[in-house]
Amino acid sequence: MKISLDQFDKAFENRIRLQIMSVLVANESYDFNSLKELLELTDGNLASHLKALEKEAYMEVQKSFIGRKPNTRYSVTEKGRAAFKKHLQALENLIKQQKN
Amino acid sequence: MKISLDQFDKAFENRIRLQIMSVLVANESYDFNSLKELLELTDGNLASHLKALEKEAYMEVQKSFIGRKPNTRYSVTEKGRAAFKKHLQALENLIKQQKN
DNA sequence: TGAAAGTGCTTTGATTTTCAAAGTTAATAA
DNA sequence: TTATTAACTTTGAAAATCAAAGCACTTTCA
Repeated sequence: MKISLDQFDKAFENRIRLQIMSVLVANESYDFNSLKELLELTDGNLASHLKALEKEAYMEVQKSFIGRKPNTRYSVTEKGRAAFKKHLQALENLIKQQKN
Repeated sequence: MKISLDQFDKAFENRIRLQIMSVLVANESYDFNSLKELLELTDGNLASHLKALEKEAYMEVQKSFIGRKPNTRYSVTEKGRAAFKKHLQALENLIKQQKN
């Protein structure tokens, strides 16, 4: 019995990136500060994980102003959604593994 | 909406340890060389991940001989089984997350 | 006008994790 | 006795993670 892990995505191995993605697939978009509070991260740390996901083109950024305040929102791309789904499928397969 | 991650287990964040655990919960026991082949790892790498799980008392080792050959088998402990279950539950919660 | 505070970063540096490769021990086989 | 197999341990390098500090820009407050 062979475990297929070609579906497993290194970008989602990290707990924080997994959380970010799960927030983003469940919400149209999410802004920097809300994510920061939700995940209880320093902004540097959050920014670097966001950057990692952006580098894979799994999410994209929209910058705007709310009133006079800058507001950066993140949303998952189609590519990200597909990759995440695939990853979850890989986890599921792993778990539902049969006896050898 | 708060994401509870107190259930999330750092020992299972790594892909390889996740694989090992899923093999061990699905099988009574599994031996070193079979695991090595299954997961396509160097023996040093496998041994170190096994050690990490053993350190948490998530699995235990039985050494014996098959014919004249030494054979090391690993099996999940009750603690390990419970921890793994809890971890999978955490993943599930994360994924089934509702909109904020 | 000047100081403080907020937003969203980037940079830095330290710690931790991961991994392959090489070395090790102990047994058996040829 | 030399080789081989099993199962590690050690070593060292690379990658990942993270907090803290620094930064650019803007707004708000005194």
